[in-house]
Amino acid sequence: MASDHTRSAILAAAERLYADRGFGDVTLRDIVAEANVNLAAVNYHFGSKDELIAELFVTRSIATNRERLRELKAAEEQGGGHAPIEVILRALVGPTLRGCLGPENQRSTAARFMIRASIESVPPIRRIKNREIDHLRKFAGAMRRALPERSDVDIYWGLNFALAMAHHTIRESERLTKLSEGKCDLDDVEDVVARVVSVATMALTAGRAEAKAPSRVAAR
Amino acid sequence: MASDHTRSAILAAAERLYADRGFGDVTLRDIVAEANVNLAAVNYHFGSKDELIAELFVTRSIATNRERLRELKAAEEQGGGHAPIEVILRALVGPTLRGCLGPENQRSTAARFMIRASIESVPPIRRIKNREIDHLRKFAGAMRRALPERSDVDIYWGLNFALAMAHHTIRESERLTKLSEGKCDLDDVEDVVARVVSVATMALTAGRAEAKAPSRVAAR
DNA sequence: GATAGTTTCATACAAGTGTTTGAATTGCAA
DNA sequence: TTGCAATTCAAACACTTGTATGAAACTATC
Repeated sequence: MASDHTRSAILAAAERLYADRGFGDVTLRDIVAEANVNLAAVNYHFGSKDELIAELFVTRSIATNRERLRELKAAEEQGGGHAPIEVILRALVGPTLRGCLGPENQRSTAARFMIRASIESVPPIRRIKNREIDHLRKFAGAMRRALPERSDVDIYWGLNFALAMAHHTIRESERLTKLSEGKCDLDDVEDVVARVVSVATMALTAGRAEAKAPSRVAAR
Repeated sequence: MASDHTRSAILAAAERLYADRGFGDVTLRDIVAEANVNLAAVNYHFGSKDELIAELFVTRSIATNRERLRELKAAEEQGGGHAPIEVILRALVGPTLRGCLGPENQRSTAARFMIRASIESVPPIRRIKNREIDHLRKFAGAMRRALPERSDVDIYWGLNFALAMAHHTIRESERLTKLSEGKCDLDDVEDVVARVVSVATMALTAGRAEAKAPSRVAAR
């Protein structure tokens, strides 16, 4: 009780290592070495490795969700219950993109950790992850209010595509840089956010009903 | 030489297990049990576990790429060197989506294995994966020919977003189904393909130059 | 049908994993 | 200071992993 020092040192070290190298090849011994504590400390303070991961994930999860909802609520209240779809989408993908891209020294360990968690799906996290659905539903609600004429199906697809573009861009940022020979500047985070939001907005607002099906191609 | 039976039994079993459960928690003993062969057979026939994975990936990789390029080339030749952008995108994301979604019994182990490989990034695969960039460049080339007025940056972003939507939809298909309470039908593969292609096309063809930036929001 | 080469098999090995243990150390209250 | 609980520590444990070994079984050639 006196000193949580060891406890939080472990949390910090674990988050950093997991964010950098993924859950797959980070061992307890790596963590305690990084944190400069004894091997047994993890089990003493957290019970098990899985519980450490779970605590890390839960903490970060509610923090991230709170941040996104704060942006969302602020926007909606400002508009009297209706926020423009672009602003909603920006609240959805902005925080994560900003935390994972941009100049190296500005990237947030938390955001990078959450991306890892969303990719690797290790057992202790998989068990908790269901709550994220409730969280996403709130965004779906806001999007529906912003686009009342749009069908639910389209809303969910738009939400899915927005997250898709954001997460994939983060995960494959290296490849995109290499592929484009540096022409795609992933350090210009606001440009990335604008592109993702723009395309997602188009996906959600384009052509009434099912102008979705483009000419003869989709009919094939 | 006489009987590759063991060899190919291992390959098939490994591919199936990796596709289903990922590289993380499939052990050599799982594989040999599934293949009904002796534990030592893997090292005898492939040298090591990593070489088994690598062979699996290389084989599937060139097969997939060939398939996509076949679709692409066919479309381009038919149009005399110029294929419509929708057709190009369809050749890019169609095979993978078709192989990973749809009725359970129609899904292809190969496609699902490749998705795993693109997600989990295990060492033996990471070493080879660079070739994929060359492959994507061919698609970028075709896209540039289809949209000559478009900047390279936009082309690469469009390519990135197309892959993003396809891969993310596959990876998170379960969550999307649950989130939408079944309203998004992931078994209707051709609808999924049409949606992805449609949005990617909009991303690539929308408003000249930077109509990209929607109203005041992007400027913020 | 004997023999040489290939393939299979049961088993053992070395290394790495998370976890447990019990003694040593620390920090704080009486 | 004394005493007691909380914490740290080195060491060992039980288990799983990929790999190696050497004998057995098989296959095809002469």
